[in-house]
Amino acid sequence: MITAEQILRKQDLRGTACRKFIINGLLNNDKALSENELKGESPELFDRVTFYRTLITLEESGIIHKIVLNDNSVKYALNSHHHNENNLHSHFHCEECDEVLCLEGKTRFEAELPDKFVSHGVFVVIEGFCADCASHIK
Amino acid sequence: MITAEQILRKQDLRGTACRKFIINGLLNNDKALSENELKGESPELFDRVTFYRTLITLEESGIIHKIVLNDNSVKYALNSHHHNENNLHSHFHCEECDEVLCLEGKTRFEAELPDKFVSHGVFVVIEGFCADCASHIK
DNA sequence: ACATGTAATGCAACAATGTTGCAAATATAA
DNA sequence: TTATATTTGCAACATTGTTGCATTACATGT
Repeated sequence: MITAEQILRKQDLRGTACRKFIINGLLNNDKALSENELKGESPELFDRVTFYRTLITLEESGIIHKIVLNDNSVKYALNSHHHNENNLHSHFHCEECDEVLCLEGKTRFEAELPDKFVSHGVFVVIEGFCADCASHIK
Repeated sequence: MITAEQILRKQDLRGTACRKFIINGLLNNDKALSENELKGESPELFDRVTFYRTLITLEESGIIHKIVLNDNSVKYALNSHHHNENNLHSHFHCEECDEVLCLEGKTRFEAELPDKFVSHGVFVVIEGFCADCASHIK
């Protein structure tokens, strides 16, 4: 099992408390998490500004990525080592329980862009119900 | 050419000034527009709350749709009458000039969802450069 | 283990965006 | 033209994102 410190080292980042806290939060969870979900029981542990700046640092270094949902809320997840051609980032968002899953490698996308347009990345959010919520709701 | 009033009538909505203003803004423009882009020269014409509430009303009635970009900014566009099977909403966002285009019917998407998951809609944002910006930037 | 320079943090203050309740104004149907 | 339900504007507030700067913590040399 890889540790937060190892992940940070690999990117030449210092192993600070806030960085380790966030990475460990994501390592212990297969879902994407929001700022508040990450903070969990200890919302005062780090200053809000530090938290934001740390998330930005981790995103810029390629350790995590940000998922912006249709309701303007934001979640974060660790990057998989998986790379695909058109830089396709797909996620599922359960409208009922608000859970977000990464759908790495399980999606395909094609687009006919207007002439001379250049794509740098594709961000997909599937909105719907997860298995649990689908069964509860009928 | 269809008018704002006709669009509102069809959805049993009153033809109020703010609604007509927004719909006309979008009718006169093939791009998706942000709140500030819609307000344009007259940002004080309507109260900000009215603007928000009107956008929500228009979205709920199916006249417009909201596009949430990766940088958390939001744009709005008229709904086309076009419907597709998996309820796929695709847009292109130019990272340079910030322009957003609807890519109606020009995209294809497939996903293998986990068992029993239900999809209600798919939202795609392609980030990149539009033709103009791609040529300027080289 | 310790001193050192650099990088990260916390604080204060602020900007932007989104939301609610309520009284006044307005659109439509009679 | 009037009645009535709907929409609007205002005030106040909540949430989220951002900046500058002094303080603190990290990692590297010794």
